[in-house]
Amino acid sequence: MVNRLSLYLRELQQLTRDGTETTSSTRLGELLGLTGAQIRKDLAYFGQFGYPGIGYRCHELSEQIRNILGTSHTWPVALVGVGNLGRALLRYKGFSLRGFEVVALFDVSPTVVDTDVEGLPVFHLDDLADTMRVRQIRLAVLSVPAAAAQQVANRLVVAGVEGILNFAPVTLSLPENVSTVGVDLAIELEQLSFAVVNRTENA
Amino acid sequence: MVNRLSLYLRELQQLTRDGTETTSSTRLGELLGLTGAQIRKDLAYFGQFGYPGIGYRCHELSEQIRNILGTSHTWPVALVGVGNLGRALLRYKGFSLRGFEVVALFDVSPTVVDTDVEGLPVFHLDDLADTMRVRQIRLAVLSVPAAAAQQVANRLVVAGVEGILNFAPVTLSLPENVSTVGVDLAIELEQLSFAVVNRTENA
DNA sequence: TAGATTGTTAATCGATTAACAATC
DNA sequence: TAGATTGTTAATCGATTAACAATC
Repeated sequence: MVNRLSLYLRELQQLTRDGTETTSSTRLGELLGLTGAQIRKDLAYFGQFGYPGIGYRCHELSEQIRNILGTSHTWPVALVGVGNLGRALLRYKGFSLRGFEVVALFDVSPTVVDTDVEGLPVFHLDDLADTMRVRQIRLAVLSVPAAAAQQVANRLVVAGVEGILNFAPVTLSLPENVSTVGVDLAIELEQLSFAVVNRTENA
Repeated sequence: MVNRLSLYLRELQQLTRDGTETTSSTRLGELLGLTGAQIRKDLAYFGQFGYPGIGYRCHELSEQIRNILGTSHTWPVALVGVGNLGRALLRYKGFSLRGFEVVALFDVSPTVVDTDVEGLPVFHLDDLADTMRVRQIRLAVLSVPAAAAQQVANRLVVAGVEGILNFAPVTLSLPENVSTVGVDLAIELEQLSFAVVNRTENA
């Protein structure tokens, strides 16, 4: 359900950029392929943000959703694993607009440790705990090979990480006080394959 | 629900690589943080794949799930947008193991069109329809800037695409006979942020 | 006032869990 | 036979939808 909140935020920010002052749950639903009732219900869970007869003020609701998601202030993020995917994520500047900034890079390969990538120094994984403390980092992006993911995750946990965005195609085993979100690109393609193969039955 | 099928497949393939012949719904549930009942129910929707008293044969069930997902045969995939993210996706060789192979690249920038990237030629977007027909491409990965995503998606639709894996942070408006799966990295981080901020309430 | 739209309640729908007979 | 585990049914739980009084 919270993932829909992110969709609302994305759309509301787009509307704000387009100069739209207010919108309604029905209109937002059309843009996202959802019913207005569902959007109102989702928002109602967290409070009252709309104006009967008017709708929602786009910018105002954006700010409210950012409060709910915890992205009102920018999170400093560590990126662990400066390979191809790591570098691509780093170059992707869309994060900063949404409240996240990669501030430290980590790897173990001697070919990248102590070099600069995209203007940021690459530290050895051994410096994890120190750097995370100094830079007040609580979230990490994990873009290391699948075989190393669990081990590196363990080190992140020891260093005090609170959330891991995991790009390795493995299920991480973590203490319950550490949150994790996994992104597996092959899985997304599989979902697409299923949808295409079973399309006739849906439509 | 189908996304769990992908998780089962990933875990079963891992078990097979580790030399495990059979497993049970309970064991699989432990590995994935789910109940055995749920796994049995999910699978039961598609058929009977287990052996009472024994459990499931890992390799056999993998094949069955691949049948369900439609990945028994490798899908040729087009990758549109050969920027940083596109190149990273291309270098990520995990797709082929799971039934997908990028066979054609497309872009509009004169600096990349007609060059080779990772051993594949980059075609101009104008060649989309022809190439898709010749190479029998039905799925596309869309890794173009947000501002161009809808337009390029429209061209993919005209060229006959049946499914789009969209990495641009926008909701695509597509005909209902075209499937789409969206991956927005900022949204994933927002989910992580929410989980971390609301952690105490969960635990 | 008339029209639009919210927040909320009640009704519906679907998904998850628990339990167990059937099977190996 | 005793132990393990499936597939399935019934019970529980949660999420979505529809409807509408309250509000601007």
